[in-house]
Amino acid sequence: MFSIGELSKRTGVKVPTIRYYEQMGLIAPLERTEGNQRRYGKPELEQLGFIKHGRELGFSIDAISSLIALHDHPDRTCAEATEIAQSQLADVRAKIAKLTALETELTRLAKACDGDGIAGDCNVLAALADHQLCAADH
Amino acid sequence: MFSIGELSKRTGVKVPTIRYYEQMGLIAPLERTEGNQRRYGKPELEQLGFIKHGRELGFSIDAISSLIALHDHPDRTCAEATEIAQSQLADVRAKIAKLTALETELTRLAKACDGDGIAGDCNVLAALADHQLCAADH
DNA sequence: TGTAATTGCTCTAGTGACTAGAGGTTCAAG
DNA sequence: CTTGAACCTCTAGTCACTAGAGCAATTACA
Repeated sequence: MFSIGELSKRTGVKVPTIRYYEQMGLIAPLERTEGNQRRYGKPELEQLGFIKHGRELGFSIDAISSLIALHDHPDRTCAEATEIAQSQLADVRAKIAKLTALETELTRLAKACDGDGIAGDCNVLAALADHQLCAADH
Repeated sequence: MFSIGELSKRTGVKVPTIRYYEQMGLIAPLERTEGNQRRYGKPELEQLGFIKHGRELGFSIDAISSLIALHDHPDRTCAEATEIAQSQLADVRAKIAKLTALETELTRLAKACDGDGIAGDCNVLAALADHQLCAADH
């Protein structure tokens, strides 16, 4: 049995974040002390690891909530888990595609100016003012 | 002189978003009618295009604010504009790197399960529960 | 055992970039 | 001159936290 501060140290999740997760229904402490302080055990430590990993992979609190429900009921089919992971993967791929297009554009934008000129001649500003100058669309 | 609805149609920026930008100090209408309705001209149309383009490239409202200030003072050096663009580019590249790592991980995660098994055997859940199974770190 | 420092508690509000809705007013067309 | 669409302001909600106030409990050390 350990405190929220100890749990925070062991998982690398900040104390207020742990309390926020509790509020969202993701982890509840096993017990409280007489003085109302949270006391956690090993299952909570693992659960928070699960949550942290999910967040690092970009899953929403809602998605993690569903995954926890599945995790707690190992007899159900894992179709839902796969669906969540697939949808997250699609999301990530879409973001990568969009960001890659932006990278191209920004590279062109940033390269056009050496920072020495005056703003009136600046290509960064010109490119932003006139969308026609863009190579790719976005 | 045209209304906010007309400005919205011409730029593709939603009406409440235009009002939000005004609140943030990015665009103010030239005048108002006697009945207090906003009336815009060509300069605002261009300014909103500038803002929209900036947002599409991922610049923050703050960054766009600075770029507008430079745009309005063409006699200043464009070092600041270049700096903003460079920093945005670095941001985008960092995000791409992170998302690419996530993509690898998620692909492995999603492929490991065909959705037919029961949750107790599900690799998606196993991988989330045990970080050790991850190939890359994140 | 006393006390001081640290850690904990709850509650509210702020972040960024919007979006949604209430409740009321003005404008343009017929 | 009336109707209906578009406009106005203001407040609150989104997501995943983060910050702070004001107070209580725990722990370390003398």
